[in-house]
Amino acid sequence: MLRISKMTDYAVVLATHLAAVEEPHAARDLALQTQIPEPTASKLLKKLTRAGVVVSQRGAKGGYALARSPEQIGIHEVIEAIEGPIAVTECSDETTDSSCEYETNCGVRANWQRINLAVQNALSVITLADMAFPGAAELVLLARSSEEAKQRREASLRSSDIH
Amino acid sequence: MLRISKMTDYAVVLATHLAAVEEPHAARDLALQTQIPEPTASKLLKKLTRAGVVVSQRGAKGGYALARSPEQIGIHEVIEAIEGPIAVTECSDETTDSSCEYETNCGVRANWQRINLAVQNALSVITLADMAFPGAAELVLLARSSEEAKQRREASLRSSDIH
DNA sequence: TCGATATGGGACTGATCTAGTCCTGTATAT
DNA sequence: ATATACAGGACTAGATCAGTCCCATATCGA
Repeated sequence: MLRISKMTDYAVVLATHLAAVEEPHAARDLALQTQIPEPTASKLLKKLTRAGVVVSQRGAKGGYALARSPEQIGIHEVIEAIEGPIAVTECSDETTDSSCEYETNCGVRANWQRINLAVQNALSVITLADMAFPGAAELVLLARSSEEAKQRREASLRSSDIH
Repeated sequence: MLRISKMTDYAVVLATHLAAVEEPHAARDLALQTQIPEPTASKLLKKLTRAGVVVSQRGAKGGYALARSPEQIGIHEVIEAIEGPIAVTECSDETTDSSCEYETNCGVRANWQRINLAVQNALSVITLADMAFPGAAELVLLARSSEEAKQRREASLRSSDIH
């Protein structure tokens, strides 16, 4: 289902919430406000911190806030913070040097890279600002390019004959 | 890691292989040619058949072939055949009527739909023909829009002040 | 300086999902 | 009739995920 994990889902909710409140909050508060179990929220916020998506303040009166303004944080940053580098398949993961054992038969290797790029791009276009304060512009853009793709396939359908 | 399963990876290899050979082949042959374990390949081909990506011929001299020409099969069809509907999160999955229990706090619900759409679109642009016989046109297109997204974020970075 | 508050990091566990195998039934060509 | 090949689903070991808990460290305020 190409599904991202529940954890990542939570992380996006947390990040989006932080984008909306614009103030530092303790993990405990954020957990309450987003209805995410506290230890889990805490764990996620730590990861987001290490990834540079949010900044933390220790000690009494401490808490978390976004590291940058919401417009400057792509949704892929949040996803990568939790799940590691976005790689659709093993062999398209550039960080692990696991040269595919099917190399010779894996003519699709280069193409996975392409798919990867497409997904990554689709995700990086959307920022936390878009999530927190949705506008319509982007949606139109996406809908249009989706329509184009559809037409492209249908055109190729018409131009050929199938039994 | 937003990783699709190994099974789906295999399925794409199988489908791409079928696109290249252009002839019906038995599951056993396809397994050998792609180096995928036979029972696994067989299982995947069955799923691809049920999804209408490939057609099957039973009995002696039977086998599998693509249901349509490679240009008419988007890569998302193969993915969906194996993993079910592409849905990034639970609550963006339109098929399950699981109304999100965090509904009230889940202001991001509509936005996941957007992310979903973006990913789905990114995948549907790529066809089996692109996988089997790669051209350059599409890659350029993707690289360009990726660049745009980057510039967009950087522009917003410059235009604002962070502590 | 002390104590309360909050994050940092990681160990641990039960539940779920995935990969892979195997078996029985059905259709088809020779 | 028989060999071949797909259809469908049951089953299992292993990996991954979600979630909790504990202790160390940093900071604010009295």
